[in-house]
Amino acid sequence: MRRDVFQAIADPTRRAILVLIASKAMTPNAIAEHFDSSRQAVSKHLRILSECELVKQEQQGREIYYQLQVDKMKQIDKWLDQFRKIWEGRFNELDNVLSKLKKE
Amino acid sequence: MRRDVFQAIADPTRRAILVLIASKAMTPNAIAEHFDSSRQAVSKHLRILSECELVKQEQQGREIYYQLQVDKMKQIDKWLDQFRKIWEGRFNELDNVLSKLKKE
DNA sequence: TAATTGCGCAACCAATATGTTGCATATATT
DNA sequence: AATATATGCAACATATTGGTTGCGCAATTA
Repeated sequence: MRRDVFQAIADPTRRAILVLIASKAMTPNAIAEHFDSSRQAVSKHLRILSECELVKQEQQGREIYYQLQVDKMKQIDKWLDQFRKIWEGRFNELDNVLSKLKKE
Repeated sequence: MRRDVFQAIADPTRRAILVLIASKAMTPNAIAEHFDSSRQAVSKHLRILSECELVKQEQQGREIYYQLQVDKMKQIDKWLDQFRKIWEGRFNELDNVLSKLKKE
């Protein structure tokens, strides 16, 4: 299974989950209440988010709280950086970033 | 077919194409040479990128040059912004962004 | 201790994605 | 005009996805 951050945020439900738990940690049941999907479907999404370290779990009794783990999000930010330089018109820096591709 | 920017950048080949044509416009054949995939496979990726306006085409004789269209990339950047505020520790601004979710 | 609750996991299913092959069309070359 | 080249498009095969149902386990409650 493909499991990287880009693939993780491709799904709209997963993006919504990330936004939802950004403010506070939530259990799968609580999260599922915000969507049309079943708990199991949400649980699957959480597993994927967990596997690419966008969320972390914390067991509390029989409940498991899922919490946003923001750090891996920087990976997307970093990838975006090269394009950000284009739309900001900072072409000099772009040249550095893409220097490997400039051999023609 | 699902066609939004997030889904477009989920595929590693498509991300590579975007980086590749960032420095200069290229034809499908030229792009395909950089990958293991066939020209047709690349062509399909280009169509998807085209449909979410991440690339634009320019016909030149019988060749079609594909060029990066960076603007839609800002959509990702904007989505990322709410999380950027978290990792930058700017929680006040986060509160504004996520204010709808703070009713509990 | 028995029933209930919260959860993950495996099996299965339908829809979708990605890739291939073959073909049609338009332009360029001979 | 005939051939070669660049490309898109449709049909098809296979893998992956997102979802469901059913089960088992651990913790809570009665």
